[in-house]
Amino acid sequence: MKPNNSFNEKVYALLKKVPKGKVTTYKNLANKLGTRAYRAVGRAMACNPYAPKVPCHRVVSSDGTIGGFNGTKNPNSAPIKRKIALLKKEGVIVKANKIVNFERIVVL
DNA sequence: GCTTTGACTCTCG
DNA sequence: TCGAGAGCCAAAG
Repeated sequence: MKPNNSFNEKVYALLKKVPKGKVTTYKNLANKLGTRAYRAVGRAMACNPYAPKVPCHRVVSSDGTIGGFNGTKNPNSAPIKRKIALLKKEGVIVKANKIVNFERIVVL
């Protein structure tokens, strides 16, 4: 369960590389990891043991949409909405769970 | 060790 | 333009 030395670790590392006020996409992360495990990346976020370290809310789908972590039935993902609000403060405009300014999506 | 699921993406209808 | 289905990879059970 949640191996600290695995694929997900690499995802967290890339996520931490994302500058503040910027967001990234699952596809991008997977591509950087040299894999097509887009879903694996998202799943790693669901199990992310690095809550404050890994800004999962900073990761969006390739279309710029938030995805589903905000609409998840998981109670742990509920307060993430608050993180999105903070993200907006940083310069990332999120409207209706979607990134308005795509310029904020940075490619690692 | 095999089967199921998942915060996704792409293509076809 | 919108909707549904198949595909890929990895981790959890």
